[in-house]
Amino acid sequence: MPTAARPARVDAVRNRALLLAAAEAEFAERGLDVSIADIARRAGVAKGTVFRHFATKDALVAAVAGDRLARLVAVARSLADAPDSGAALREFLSATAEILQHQGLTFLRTVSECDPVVAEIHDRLLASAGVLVDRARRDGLVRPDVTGADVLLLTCATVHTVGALSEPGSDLWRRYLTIVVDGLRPEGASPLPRPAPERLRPSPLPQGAS
Amino acid sequence: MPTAARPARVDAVRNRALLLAAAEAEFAERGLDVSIADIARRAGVAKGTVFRHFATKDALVAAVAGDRLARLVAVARSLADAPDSGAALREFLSATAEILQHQGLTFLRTVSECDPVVAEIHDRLLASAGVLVDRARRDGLVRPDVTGADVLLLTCATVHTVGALSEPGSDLWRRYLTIVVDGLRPEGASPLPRPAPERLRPSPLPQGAS
DNA sequence: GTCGAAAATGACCGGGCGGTCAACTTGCTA
DNA sequence: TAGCAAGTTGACCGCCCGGTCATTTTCGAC
Repeated sequence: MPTAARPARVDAVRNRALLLAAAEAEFAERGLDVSIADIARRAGVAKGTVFRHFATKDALVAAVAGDRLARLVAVARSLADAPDSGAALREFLSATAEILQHQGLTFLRTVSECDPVVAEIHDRLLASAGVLVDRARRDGLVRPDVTGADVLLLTCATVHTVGALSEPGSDLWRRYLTIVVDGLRPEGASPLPRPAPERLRPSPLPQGAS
Repeated sequence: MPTAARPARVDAVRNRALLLAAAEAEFAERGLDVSIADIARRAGVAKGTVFRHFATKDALVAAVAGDRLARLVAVARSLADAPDSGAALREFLSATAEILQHQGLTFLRTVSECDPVVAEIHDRLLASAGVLVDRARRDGLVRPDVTGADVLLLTCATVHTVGALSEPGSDLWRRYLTIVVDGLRPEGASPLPRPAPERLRPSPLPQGAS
């Protein structure tokens, strides 16, 4: 949103897109510890160009994470009035698993607290997930004591860990997501020992992302 | 197990124990990325002493992880013939969550593949968990299609992610472990889409631990 | 084609890391 | 108590990382 500024050069736009794609791929394949130099090489630009577009490495991570979260919000909203509320919730969780891949909450953890834009998308995602869970609960398909934050956290936990332990292309996470979803059903549910968290962000913000 | 070697000096034994304790605490509080210098400072020794006891940082991580896994194996074995097989399984999973804290599989991931000793303890843990799961399944308390590796993986995933997102002392993981355990019950279980993995170790070994 | 500004470049910097080693200290044995 | 091997120390090394900046290249308006 430039305030009536110059229209931005085409090579700059192209390089920014290349960088985002390269960073997303590198983060997904090798984790957040990949060096800026590797990302630049993959994008076919020099290292300095990275810092022209993203002031710091954290900002780059935030941009990638924001992209993914925004995609997830779009999925959740498109499912908000699907006929079968249970199928809608399952589909949303599958999309969460696929989009976040095995990075999952590592992204959010290192990012959401610092970057207000990402934090806001994050809040929108929580709200949208809450809508899906509320509908499924009203239809008696989900136990009364779980929230949108709960299902997001469980999904991220599962896909993140499984992804770290299996081959990149594997969909082993589907196995565990099935078990988790079975645990969300209301029939014979055990009482939950602790209240649900109201957000997924960490409180103490542990360290920088580098 | 020294082959009739000298009995080892007392200060060396003491420092080794101090180092293991310091490393365990640092890893638990700040993750595997803590520097060797920080661990040495916490243990009250010089950096060089660390490398006298552990040839490399990975070896130190392996030693700590091996300790924890061995503790877990002991718990599993002590529960192997408890009267209530369902309670035994739940107790084992709680112990897993508590002992691995929020490090969980990050440990195993960076270690088991490389270090044969840890890998062997790891296999023993899988076997012991399998015994507990088999008993609970025979008693009709667990769905027929889950294995010891499954429940370990789900538990580690949950406790790892939750631990990363809540205060250190929190036991919010109990909430999610309850949901997961509910998903393990046989009543109305959905068919699982993928076969269980036979081990928890990653296949491609992604990177060193540093 | 000209030209100025925006963008790209890559050599460079400071710092922190894992790991090494020669010099020094300490616990054990005789 | 003498002596020596085992253990400890901390300065040091090379490496790689995130980030900077003077220089060069490229875009696009006229």
